Amino acid sequence: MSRVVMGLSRSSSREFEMPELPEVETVRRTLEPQLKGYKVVGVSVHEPRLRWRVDGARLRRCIIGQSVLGVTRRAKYLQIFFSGDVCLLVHLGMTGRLSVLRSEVTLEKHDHVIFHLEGGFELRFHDPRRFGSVDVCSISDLPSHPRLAHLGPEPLGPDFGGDYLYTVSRRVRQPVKAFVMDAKRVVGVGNIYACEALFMAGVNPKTRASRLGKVRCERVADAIRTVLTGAIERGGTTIRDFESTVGTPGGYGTNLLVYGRDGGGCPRCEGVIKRIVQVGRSTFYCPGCQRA
DNA sequence: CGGGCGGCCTGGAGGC
DNA sequence: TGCCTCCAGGCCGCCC
Repeated sequence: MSRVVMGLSRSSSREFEMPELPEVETVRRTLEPQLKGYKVVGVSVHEPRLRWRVDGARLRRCIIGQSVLGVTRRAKYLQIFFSGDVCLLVHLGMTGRLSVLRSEVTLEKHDHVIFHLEGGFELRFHDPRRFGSVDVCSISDLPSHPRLAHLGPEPLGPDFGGDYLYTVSRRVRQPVKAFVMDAKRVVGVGNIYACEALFMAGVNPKTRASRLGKVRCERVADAIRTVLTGAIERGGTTIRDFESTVGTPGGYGTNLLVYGRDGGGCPRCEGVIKRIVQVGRSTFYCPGCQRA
């Protein structure tokens, strides 16, 4: 098995990927065949202070001796299923990375949690900013897990669509940008894809969710699915060297139409992409084709 | 109780 | 060159 690293790419300072839903799905698809069937023989916690404190003793007690059955995803959480009704719940946060590699490979700074596998391999959780999390629970308790219980539908699943968005937005005063990023309504839509989807749908990010009619709800839902599906098909590439293509609409190396392109030309009209701050986060949109 | 916002955290960028 | 400040953002929890 060759060295495989998934998650945050560090191959160059100008190339990076933030783990939004497509990245997490790509990690899942890569990880599953690498891990399936492998038994955990040890767990090392080098830094327990992640988003929530890692309980090393509990991790060891639950997971040692168990074998990986499969890897699934719920929202941006990876669920690694083990024998013995055990599930490892991993969130990559902003900068998290999961690697499967041979145990002789030198540890890196920020390799916080190591799962030693039989056969001389290790699953390593690496996360410089420590916004990620590693938790263990029983598979049967997953639906009621405090991190998962309140989550809305999967954007690519059967419960999400224009009708759903219309129904749940009727009395929501939030701007639509905040609304689609709210995991209670729909999961997996981060800042980047929210900007991209609203641009694609031609909807102004400041519009109150309750003011969207059925048609625009349908357009927003379709755009979210299109943007996420496209990114998964490209292997979870969110941002690749986008800084070098700022102001170069439709430029090489990125599929982002508005994100990070403030001051640049709109790919669709003669307008200029604008950056505003909503709920403390950057929003990029075209005032020309995303009319209020 | 909906929703705005602070805080967590590091590294890279930009200013001086 | 080094130091200092700002910024990035998912998500929880506090608070109005």
